[in-house]
Amino acid sequence: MLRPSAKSLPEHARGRNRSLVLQTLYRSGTLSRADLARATGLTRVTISDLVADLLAENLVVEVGQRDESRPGKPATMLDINRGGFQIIGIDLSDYAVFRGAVLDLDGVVLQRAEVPLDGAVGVDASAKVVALAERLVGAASLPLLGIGVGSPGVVDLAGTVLSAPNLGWPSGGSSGEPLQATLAAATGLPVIVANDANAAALAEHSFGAALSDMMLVKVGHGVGAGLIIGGTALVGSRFAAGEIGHVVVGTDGGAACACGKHGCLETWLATPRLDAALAATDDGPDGAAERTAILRRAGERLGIALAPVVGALDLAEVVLSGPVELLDGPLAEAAIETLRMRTMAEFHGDLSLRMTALGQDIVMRGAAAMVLSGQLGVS
Amino acid sequence: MLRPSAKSLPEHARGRNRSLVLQTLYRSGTLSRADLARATGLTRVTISDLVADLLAENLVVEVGQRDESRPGKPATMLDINRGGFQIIGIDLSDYAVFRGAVLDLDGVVLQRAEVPLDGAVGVDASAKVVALAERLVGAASLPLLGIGVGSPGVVDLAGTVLSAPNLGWPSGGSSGEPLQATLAAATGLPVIVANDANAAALAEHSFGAALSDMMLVKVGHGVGAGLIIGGTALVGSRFAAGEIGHVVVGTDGGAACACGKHGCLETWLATPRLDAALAATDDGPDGAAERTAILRRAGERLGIALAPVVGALDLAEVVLSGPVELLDGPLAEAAIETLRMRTMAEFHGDLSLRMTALGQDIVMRGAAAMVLSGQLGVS
DNA sequence: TTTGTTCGTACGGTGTACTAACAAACATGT
DNA sequence: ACATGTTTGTTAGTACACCGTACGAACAAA
Repeated sequence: MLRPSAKSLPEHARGRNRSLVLQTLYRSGTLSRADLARATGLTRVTISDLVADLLAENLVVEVGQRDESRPGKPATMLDINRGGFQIIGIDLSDYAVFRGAVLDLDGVVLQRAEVPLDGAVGVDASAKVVALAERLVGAASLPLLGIGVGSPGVVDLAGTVLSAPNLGWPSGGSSGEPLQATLAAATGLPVIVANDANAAALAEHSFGAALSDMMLVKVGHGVGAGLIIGGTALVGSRFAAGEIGHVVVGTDGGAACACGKHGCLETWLATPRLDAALAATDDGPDGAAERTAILRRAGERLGIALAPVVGALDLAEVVLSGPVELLDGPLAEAAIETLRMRTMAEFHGDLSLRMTALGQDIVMRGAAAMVLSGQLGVS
Repeated sequence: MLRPSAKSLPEHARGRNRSLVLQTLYRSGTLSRADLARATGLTRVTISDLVADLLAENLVVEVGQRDESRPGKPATMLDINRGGFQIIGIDLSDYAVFRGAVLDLDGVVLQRAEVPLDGAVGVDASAKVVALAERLVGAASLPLLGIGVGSPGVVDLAGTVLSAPNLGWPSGGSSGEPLQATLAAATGLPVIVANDANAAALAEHSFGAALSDMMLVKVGHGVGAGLIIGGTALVGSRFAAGEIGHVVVGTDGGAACACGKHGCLETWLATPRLDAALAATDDGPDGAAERTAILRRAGERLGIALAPVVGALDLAEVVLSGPVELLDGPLAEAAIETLRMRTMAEFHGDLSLRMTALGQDIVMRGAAAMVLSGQLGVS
């Protein structure tokens, strides 16, 4: 049963058209009003009206006349005010440090900052996040559009972390760590908090070359995933979509996991386990072959775990994020081979699996993309 | 990258509010205009205006004054014109017969019809569908809202069957069997064609007790699934969402499948395989234990295949559809046990798996729900 | 210079939903 | 019996969003 959905007012339509203009400008770079009218299907009159609003809010600027020489009155070109705002993105997914950055509207990192975690949990961890955010707010050289945070664990739509064991959240027996509310109160800025893997998936979708049905698998101390379905992030019935780290893989046992089960995806794929297994090999050519075998086995397990998901969701693309030296090679090759072998070639023949091109900054940039989407409607 | 999304006009808002009124009325039964205003958040004035349109179209009727005695002017009650229209639902998922029915707006089957398939494929199969539809159109006693069809295979959003090997579609080297266009041309009615398992999932969501994040697994000659995410059906990047029948399950081999692989979900779960395995047991108590073991093994495989999907999508509910005597018992029990053992209890503890209560008519009723949703916006 | 094109804006009209106000019809308290 | 208060559905007027038309400005090409 659906809950009674919301009524729809004309002003909502206005808001969507406003976002449509911003989004078109964001993607295409500079356009004239007439260009926008052609691109959106709205009339020049309506575009002029919307653009007037956006100019007044300083979100859009006029950038002179069109260079190219054409018949008719020369067009005055518009663009998103790219030099007018900045965004703060924060990545809490590393087990040792909180990373953050000031980014521009195109998701380019302008200035970095980080705070060592030093084993802080609960309220201490929250305090470190707030301190990092405030430092970054001070470091910004332009008005800020907002703060985006990618946190490990389960995060609800209000930006409350419901469960992040490694960070000791929620702390003190509360039902959730209200990170979004805390940061908003501390900085007075719009704040969006979401799961780290979901943020990464959004980054890949916004700044990478990702299609609109995609899964991003983030491998680190744990293993998580973010899903983009039809261009929007999947949240799940309990905000736990993408939590595949503790799904058991295969029917042949496996190592014991911290969660109490055996053969979880994390026991095959998490970086500490992989590093330990690789370190136990020797230096000679035999060792090299063994290391390749270890990585291939991990990739196979990933393929085994993903096959039902790829089949059920009819995904076109799987993207990996994490240590390149571990993932990008035998592991990724074995994963895509396994995936192809275990799904229906007829449907998923053009399935692709690749590393992200966004590197270490993917969560921060995804956090920035969330702000962009939340404040401007650009996605 | 998103393609440029569509502009949003005030009349679209109007359409949504119109659907909102219909939907509220559809779910709650009879309501007054003032009740509708309270339920939707729109004003009485706007509701009156919308209702006037719907009365003129005969989609809504006034059904006298409120029985209950209250202060104030007595309310004139409204309802969807349940006695004013009928729907045709057609189920092509059985390997031997095409089934169809005339249904009322509540999805109740009023009159049935079926056509033996007799091995027809390609254009012959299409002709049988058209004949069945025309017979049902003649059998309807009220104006028809439209025709819904649940077909096996991959069906695109235009109702063209891209691939249904058992029915020989697409026929004659064409790229797809345009079933929706063919039926619309033959009957002059609105037609919606979709995948059978997706239709079943929609039925469970509309007429059953399903939550808004759900997976329906349909077991028959093949195995397919339909997914409801956030209240809407998932289609997939190639319209092949839910095609899990040929995903390999487990890491210990398995029987050979018609698709060329080994250990596909269908080899464990499809009814012909199960029936054959069960028939090979003897009649005594040893045979009964063996039959239970066979069913449990099948259930375990289902659980193994679904665990990554349930984990990745954070599903709250899995529903089974198919032969009750096979599914509802050891198989379902083993499936939910396996599912719980292989996913994170913390997140998915309240995961449930159950048989559908809609029985054999589930696809036809889902097809009717598609028409209801397409024509009235009721979902 | 003339012609045709393109751009951006001004004006008026239509559609949507809102607030305010009101008459009708009822229950209830005195 | 009668006044009072409540609820319903409608009318009238307003605000907003978008559209079509029309127009002046600015340019290229002939």
